[in-house]
Amino acid sequence: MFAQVAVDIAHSKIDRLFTYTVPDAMQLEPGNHVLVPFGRGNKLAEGFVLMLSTAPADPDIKLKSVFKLLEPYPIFTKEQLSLAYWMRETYRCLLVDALRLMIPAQLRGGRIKEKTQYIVRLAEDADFAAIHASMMNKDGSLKAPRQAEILEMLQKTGAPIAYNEVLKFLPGSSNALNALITKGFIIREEFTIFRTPAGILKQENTTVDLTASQENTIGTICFGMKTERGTFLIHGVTGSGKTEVYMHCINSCIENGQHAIVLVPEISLTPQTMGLFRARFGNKVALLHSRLSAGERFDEWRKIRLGLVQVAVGARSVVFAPFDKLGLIVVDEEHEQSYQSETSPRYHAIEVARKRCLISKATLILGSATPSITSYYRAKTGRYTLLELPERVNLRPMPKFKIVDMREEYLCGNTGIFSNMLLDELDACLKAGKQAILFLNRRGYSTFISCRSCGYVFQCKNCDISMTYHRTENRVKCHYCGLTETVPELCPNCGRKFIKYSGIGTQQVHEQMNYRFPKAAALRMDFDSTRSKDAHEKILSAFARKEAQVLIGTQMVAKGLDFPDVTLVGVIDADKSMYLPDYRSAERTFQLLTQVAGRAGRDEIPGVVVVQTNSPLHPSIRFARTHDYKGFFTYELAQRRAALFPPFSLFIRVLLTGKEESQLYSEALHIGRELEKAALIALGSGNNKDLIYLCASPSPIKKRQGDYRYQVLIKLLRTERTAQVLNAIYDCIDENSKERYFTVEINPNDLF
DNA sequence: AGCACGCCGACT
DNA sequence: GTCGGCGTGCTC
Repeated sequence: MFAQVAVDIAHSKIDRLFTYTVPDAMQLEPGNHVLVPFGRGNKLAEGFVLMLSTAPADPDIKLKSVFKLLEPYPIFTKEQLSLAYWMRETYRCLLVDALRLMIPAQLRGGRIKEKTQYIVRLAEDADFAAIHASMMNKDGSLKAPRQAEILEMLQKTGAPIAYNEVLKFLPGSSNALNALITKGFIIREEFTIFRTPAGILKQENTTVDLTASQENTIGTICFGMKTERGTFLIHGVTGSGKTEVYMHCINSCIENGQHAIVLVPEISLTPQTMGLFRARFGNKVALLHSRLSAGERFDEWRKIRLGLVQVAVGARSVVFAPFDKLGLIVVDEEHEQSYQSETSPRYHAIEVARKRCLISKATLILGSATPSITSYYRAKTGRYTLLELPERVNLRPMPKFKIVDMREEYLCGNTGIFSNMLLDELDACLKAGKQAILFLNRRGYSTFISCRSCGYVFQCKNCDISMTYHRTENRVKCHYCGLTETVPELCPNCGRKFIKYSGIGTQQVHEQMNYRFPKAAALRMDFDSTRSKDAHEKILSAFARKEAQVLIGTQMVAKGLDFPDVTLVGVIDADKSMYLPDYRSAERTFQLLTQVAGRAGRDEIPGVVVVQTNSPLHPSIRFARTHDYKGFFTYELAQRRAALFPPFSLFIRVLLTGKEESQLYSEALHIGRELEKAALIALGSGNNKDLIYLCASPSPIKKRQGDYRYQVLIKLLRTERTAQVLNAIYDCIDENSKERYFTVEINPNDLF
């Protein structure tokens, strides 16, 4: 018997299968984790058995033998192996890079694998008469009282007890216990235990009445799960009860004897969400969130692999959960950019989910209040089945938008960061005893500081961006590399004492809030205030207990939160995300406004959203104010079509980094021309209009962490030739990457 | 990625 | 004559 093994060393020259002979005594199957001799010194390396054969691929090569089987069960399912091959092709990554995504880190490198505990139990053949006799003195008194106590405890319990537990209840009894074990009256056994992650809020498992659209949606999907098993896109407004729909579909999937995966953005993997799933599915669910220890993560993975749970909930990487009877994948908030990996392999979880569902004949559900333009376009063109939840549960109205033109506000003499409209609404909200959320896209105090005299702006010396002032520490920070510096008294350029703070950050909003409304308590939630371990959870639960009336924050407060007493949402500066150098900035702004607005009015009192902007007529604001997703979609799709942006094209970015700026630029120009040439050849004559080469240029933040960054941008129209052109582009990169390392990104999340 | 083999310079 | 520099090439 011969095994084809992928050796677990990440290097392009080893990115192939090696054949080993299988010792007669060893039983292997695809997916097994093994130790093999590798290299001249016969050093042992870990590897993964991908195939077994009865004949070697090449009879001329002398083969070594598999040294050891590491895990008694295959650590990969057959479907996962197919998926890994597909990922290698699709993302041009190493096979082991794809495989590594599917197993917990604990499993590799020969580290401890499972936590074991000793248990003690009475021997089956325990002869109580003999036991008692052995403990008696000749005069009938008890010789070994501790032993008797232990026996009594085990008899009463009638079940095995952890060794440690016995010692805890009967301190100092270890000698007695060991004596009983030696005599054979008590058996000590090793027992693997699962570390149960703690810290999940208890939630009531409430059953709710479904709306008619929820019923319809569930019905359609459940029918689909038994028939064509396609992809469903649920477009449900904020507060329409999408989670309830998912849960019903998951239930139906489990009842069918199949397994389900639920993807949520990391940011909404809050104790609130986890509690909800725990309450509904109990010990049928594995919850994989970033706060798990390596050991807990491994245990959760093993519960899935061994079929001890039927549902897995987690962020992006849970799409690889090793279920072998996959029936359903749910992607909540499917528009979220966190589903795309920022590191190699740069996979997109939705794309992987679609592939997994095809392999396993499973159903895919995508859900969002603001579907991505691409997903909605696919639904409109028939690749997905579109399902709508157009109204909120209990017929709650959608929040009312009030748009404030900050230019007018300024002309009227209000130079503060709060408009009069927002102040009035805040006042009314607080007087009514309700809560408010203030959203701002920038942490810190002010976005930059400059010299009033000579115009000098404090910039990070490693990065090409201005430093943000943080008043609490009285320091400036770079939000890209983390560098902090003290603010000098005098301008380092002209030596005068004129420092000006401009731009608003969350700290400043907090300060202004305290000044304007001294009686109201405000909490700040951003990257800086959620650094410590449970800070995130503490802030949210304090707000939930109404210890504060106002929650000020960045992205973190914009999504997924459900506080019934929040009736007001204030967007301090809606323009921040509007003019970024990114083809998706309008889409992002619309999504942000809609999502943050959705935090208001989730209970009986209708919500109000105050949006402060300098561009009140911007389409993102216009369509968000009227809750007109379809209007926005139609507008934005036309823009994309006119400019040939996704979904009509692939937007390809090749990034080069280095210390020498001029050399980098000429290298960027060179690779740009090479790529254009290679792509045009692959396209074939007469198709050159399908490719738009946007020239080599510095990245919008041209220096980061001390490295200069240049980029080559290419738009490639989606045609039947797209895949082969993309391959030609990758080949060209490979040929040119002897000296220089290139990062290739397809439809990157941002260009910074 | 490692690790051995290999073919040139400064030492006993 | 040998020890050791790290360039080159292979790993079932």
